[in-house]
Amino acid sequence: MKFSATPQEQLQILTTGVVDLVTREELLSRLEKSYQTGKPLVVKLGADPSAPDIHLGHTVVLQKMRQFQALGHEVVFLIGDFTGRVGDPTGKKKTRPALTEEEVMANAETYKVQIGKILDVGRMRLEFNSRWLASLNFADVLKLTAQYTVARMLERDDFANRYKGQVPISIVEFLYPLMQGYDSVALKADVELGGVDQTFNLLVGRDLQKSYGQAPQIIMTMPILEGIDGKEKMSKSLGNYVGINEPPDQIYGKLMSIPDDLMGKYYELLTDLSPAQLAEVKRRAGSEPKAVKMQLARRITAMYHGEAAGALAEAGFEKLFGKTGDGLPDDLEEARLAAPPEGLSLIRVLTMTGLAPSGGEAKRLLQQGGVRVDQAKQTDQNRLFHKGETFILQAGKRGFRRVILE
RNA sequence: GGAGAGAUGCCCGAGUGGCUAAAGGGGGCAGACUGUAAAUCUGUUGGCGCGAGCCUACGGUGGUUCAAAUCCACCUCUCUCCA
Repeated sequence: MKFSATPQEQLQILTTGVVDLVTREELLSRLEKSYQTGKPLVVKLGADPSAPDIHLGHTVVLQKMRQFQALGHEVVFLIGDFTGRVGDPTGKKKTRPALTEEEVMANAETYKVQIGKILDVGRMRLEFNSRWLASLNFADVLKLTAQYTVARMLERDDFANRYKGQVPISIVEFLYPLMQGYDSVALKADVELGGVDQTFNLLVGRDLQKSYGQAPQIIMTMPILEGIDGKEKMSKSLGNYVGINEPPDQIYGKLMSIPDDLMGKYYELLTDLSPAQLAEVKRRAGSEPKAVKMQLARRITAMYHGEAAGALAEAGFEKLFGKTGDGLPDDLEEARLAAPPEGLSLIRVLTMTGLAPSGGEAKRLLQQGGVRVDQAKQTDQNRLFHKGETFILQAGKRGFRRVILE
């Protein structure tokens, strides 16, 4: 393998946007060695087997992987099927049901498809940690656990806080970092990437590699992306995420709803703007925030759906929310409902179309003036609709259906 | 193993026999104002029912009582201190 970029050049590209790098010197010397020998670095990225919906938060670190790959290094995408099989006991989250092998494989497939939008899947190595973890016996586990102390485990913020806050920590949770670290040993990873929240686990990998007589991996952590609410980390369970598989309109719309202060960060972490362009964008954000945000939304939409889709999404957005538009989306989801002879009440229609999860919720929406039929605000919850009627139903700002009664 | 504290709605948390679908806060949702931004204000926030009302709910099971989140018994889980 020949590298087109010199170690110095590579270092510069690879370290931009990185929060923590342990250590810079080690990375450089390894890049040099790899440059001389023509042997690519093994770059590890771990993933959870149960969440195959990749969102923009994941892409931050995936973009970094892409850089490694583009520079000619070997990218290993590790699916933690074994760790997932144990079930995550963390904090308040319900213990996940263990996944079956079929589910794991199916999830891996969907991962591949999605990652393909960012990485060259053909040149990527896909691994599952059950390959080595499943065959460890108790003696092996003892050896592993002997490498770490409770005090050191408690250094991890998450553990420290919970311990202080008297929130339970199970022993399995102590095993997690060890398992993850052992993955690095098994893979002989040169570099491991992760979000800053992974710092502790990545460092454990370093320690374990030393214990097992390997050169410790270099760790690089990327910033955590806040979700579109601007408060918490982007995650599916908090519902503040933008999935890269979502339709263009959705991606565009969700991005338009982020708080203004977040625009800069999104530009920085989610697009490939040059430092100069970034500075320009940040300068303009103060005076013309809306235009800058639209550009962001369009750009990211285009990254995952193409330029044309980005432009379309923008046009659709203008039509829906702009001053000149009619306030309706282009492609309304259709709902065909069977109407009984006596007709369907507005409440029923709302629940049947899925615009309201329950009758009570539908009633509330109605009472608060959040329901429109063909653009007209509705107040009569008992209004009846009959077979043959067709209308556009709106609930709240974002819920639309073209309702056809049959 | 011993002693003590605790488990309440999406989250935190008040509530020690009826007035409790359960205070307050957070979060969510909706409305006004906007740029599907922020800030602010207002409303709302278990399910079913047009409604009277019915059902489900305070860790679990059983009991006392006309009546239980509240009292009793047992169980499960968590935390603290001691060993």
